[in-house]
Amino acid sequence: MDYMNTAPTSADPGEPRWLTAEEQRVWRAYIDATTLLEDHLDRQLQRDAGMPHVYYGLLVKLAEAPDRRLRMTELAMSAKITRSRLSHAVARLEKSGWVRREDCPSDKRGQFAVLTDEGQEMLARHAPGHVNAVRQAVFDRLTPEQQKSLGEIMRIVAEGLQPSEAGADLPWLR
Amino acid sequence: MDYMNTAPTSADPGEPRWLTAEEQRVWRAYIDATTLLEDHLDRQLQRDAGMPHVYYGLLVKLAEAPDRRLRMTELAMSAKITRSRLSHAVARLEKSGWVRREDCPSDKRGQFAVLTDEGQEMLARHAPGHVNAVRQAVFDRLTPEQQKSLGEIMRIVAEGLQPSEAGADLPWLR
DNA sequence: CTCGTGTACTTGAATTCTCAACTTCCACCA
DNA sequence: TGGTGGAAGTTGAGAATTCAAGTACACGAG
Repeated sequence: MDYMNTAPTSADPGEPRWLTAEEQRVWRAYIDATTLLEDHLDRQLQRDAGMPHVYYGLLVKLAEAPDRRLRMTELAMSAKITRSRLSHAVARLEKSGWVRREDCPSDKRGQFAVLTDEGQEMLARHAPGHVNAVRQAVFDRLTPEQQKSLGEIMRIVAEGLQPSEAGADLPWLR
Repeated sequence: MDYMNTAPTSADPGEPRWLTAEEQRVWRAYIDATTLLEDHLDRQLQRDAGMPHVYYGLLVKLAEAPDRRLRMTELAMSAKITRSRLSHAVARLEKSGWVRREDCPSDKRGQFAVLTDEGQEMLARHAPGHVNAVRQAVFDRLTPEQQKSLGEIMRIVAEGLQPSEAGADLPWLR
């Protein structure tokens, strides 16, 4: 009655196309795996590095950016989170000393988030543990073909939900 | 410096096995897709049904359970969340009228979460929109082979993170 | 120059989630 | 029969997230 329907497929546009039994199985596996994995990584990083997985991801993005800095909006887009969420997150990371804010000289509204040396060091310290967790949970369990397939599938899904990644620098429309 | 290393593979157990460039691409696609999808579904359900995706999932599990009821711990395990989180969630769903609690006659510590008629109706009302969102974001974009592959991969990952799903009714060890 | 529209980012309040107790009860053993 | 250890569930405080609104600045049209 919820995901599945006993009735045969219908061409009626008002009648929703329910998930088949097999599609349901796939979808539930997806929900289970993503829930468990997110939880697992959050726990690992909270315990070892004292921050949730998302925050760690922000530091990684900064570490890879030229000059270890990114405009707030760029960082938000890159991490696929809202600017509001990022503002709160950076405030917290700033308090912990991993990130510092800097004014943008060319646009007085703008702010850079900059990875501090302490942030850099802490990444270096905890990256091995994190990579290990990811490997254990995902890559060590999948064949090379499955890894490739996972990449393709996830790219398709992400692309479908991105407003216009291909188009241009178009905004964060919500 | 974070996920990848320029150095060749090492047999040193103290040296972490970094992700290759290709593995990184897969991992980032995974993070992007799951973040965007979770956000998308949360928004859709919050707008239409007034609750986050996890809460909706709880109602679905109850709807499928015999007698539309489940013990708290069973529901928590089934949804892959902690009992604490579930307690808060059910308290909220109870306030909204979709769920009601009932004492377990055979175990005075136990509680059933029961889907109310209002909860049932609201599921029926919003299931089409939700299925549609899932379809649009995932199934309509993937070939049958990709769907099958996704299911297998996600089952493997979930299985790896489950303490002992195969073993028995063993507990929720954290 | 200034008005209006839009961009960049922040803020506060309400909601949700985590973590560590805590309460109550069951089951078993001596 | 009375402990005792564990299981079921809740609670409260703090952290994170969402949503709607707010401030400050940019930029083009007139």
